[in-house]
Amino acid sequence: MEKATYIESVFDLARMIPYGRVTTYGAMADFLALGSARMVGWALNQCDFESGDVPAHRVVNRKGELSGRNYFNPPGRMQQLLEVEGIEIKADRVLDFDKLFWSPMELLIK
DNA sequence: GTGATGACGCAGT
DNA sequence: GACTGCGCCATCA
Repeated sequence: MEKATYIESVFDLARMIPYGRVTTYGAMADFLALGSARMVGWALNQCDFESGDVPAHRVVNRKGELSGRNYFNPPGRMQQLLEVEGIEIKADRVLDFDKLFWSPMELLIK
């Protein structure tokens, strides 16, 4: 272990996602300069979101779909967590995704 | 060492 | 506007 790879960077960035907001794999990949959104998805797959350290449920794909909900335990937990934060989910998609979308670049602005 | 896979994204058709 | 194919980089078999 102790790889200290980009995985930690992805986790750290995921923790920075504001409450009630969501971001995309591509945005995180671009901000972390991973080179591909797949890396973000793969990295989050290693996440221990059940510990509450990594709110992976706030990370969705470019369409705002909960593409990774099936990887949660149980499936649907992702949607439930988002609804608790005031984010409405319909057909595994984030409503008002355009307004709820949060870009890591806002960290630089602030 | 090679091939296949993956919580994606984009260009081309 | 929807579908298909390719690229991205790292891990697993």
